[in-house]
Amino acid sequence: MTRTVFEKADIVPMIAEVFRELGYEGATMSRITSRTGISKGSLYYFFPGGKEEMAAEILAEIEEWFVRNVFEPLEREEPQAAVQKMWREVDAYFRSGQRICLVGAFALDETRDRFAAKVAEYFRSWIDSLRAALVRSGASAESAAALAEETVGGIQGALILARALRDERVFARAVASHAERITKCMQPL
Amino acid sequence: MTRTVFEKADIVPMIAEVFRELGYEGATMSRITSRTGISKGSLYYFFPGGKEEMAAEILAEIEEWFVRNVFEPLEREEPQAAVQKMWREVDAYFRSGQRICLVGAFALDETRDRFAAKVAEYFRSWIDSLRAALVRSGASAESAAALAEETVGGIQGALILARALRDERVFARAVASHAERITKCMQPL
DNA sequence: GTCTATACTTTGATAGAC
DNA sequence: GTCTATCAAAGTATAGAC
Repeated sequence: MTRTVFEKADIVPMIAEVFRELGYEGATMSRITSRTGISKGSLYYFFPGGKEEMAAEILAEIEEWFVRNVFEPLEREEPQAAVQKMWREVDAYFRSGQRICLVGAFALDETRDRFAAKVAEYFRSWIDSLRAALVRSGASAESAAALAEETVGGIQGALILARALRDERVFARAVASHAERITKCMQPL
Repeated sequence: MTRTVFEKADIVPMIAEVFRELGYEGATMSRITSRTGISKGSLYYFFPGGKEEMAAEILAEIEEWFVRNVFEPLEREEPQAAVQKMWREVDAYFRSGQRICLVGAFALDETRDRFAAKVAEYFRSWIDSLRAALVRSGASAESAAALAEETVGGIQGALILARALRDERVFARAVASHAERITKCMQPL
């Protein structure tokens, strides 16, 4: 008989994927168990606080990932290169539109209220780091703020559309369009 | 003792609001009862099929509302006026960003699969009727298709951002920005 | 048509064997 | 650390009084 030993670093992403597929309320312990192969006993061993603790840790890990791979590069590295990196990372992270943004999904219903600070922080950080990169590249404060907000919102909307229409090309087109607008903004006449 | 008598035409919007607030999985019969004041007995009297039947009727009513107030005007009326009407109706419908789009929320998790046809139809109709209006106003087929898709996606993304940041001005800015881009597209040089 | 009471299922959470 | 067994609470759905 084989016996799988899990490590928390491995199971957080597995559970995160179930939350993405089913949402916070739809992700019951039974469904998490059946989709990950991790028994209820093990789940409560790692997360004594149950679903709420799981979701909190998932949100923390998502935030960390974006800080390291997107937000900090936008704030510290050369703007053009950092924006290019953002698009690469975003396309990979959201599987070219086949994977949703859990933070955005949480924002839509009252799940938001459970994790209000984390949800707001994620989007605030993304918009602000992108805005800062645009400003450093020479964009005006106003156009940078507007474009950053529209870009982050546009990504979220494209994820909804791509899933609703079952057509990931919608996501690709949105990324291409927003990338072009950013490029133009960074290369003023 | 007062006894409230409900009509289906009245209760569908009430239940729809609970689904918007809590999502499909989060909207349990008990919570629907407590938030609407309609007992479980009455709910099952009107919807023998339970939650699934409720959601199906809600989606049908949403679709009807958008067809009548947004999609058909875009297809039949003078393009500029119809687009202006669309922005008025959208702002009112989504309460200036304080109310989410239930169809978009359903699209994000596996609730989509229960109502796949309705979810896809809603966004396909919106994008296509807006695209048609842009074409009739003189826009090129390519730019009309791209702008229509970006506009509908942008609205969805703005609803997520506005809720996440608890700032409805995000929605107002997105509407203003997309409205301006459409106006420019409809008045080619 | 409304409601309460009830049956049955699923969920969240715990205890204890291994 | 894993798992199964178990329980109280909450879920869906039904029946029947009014």
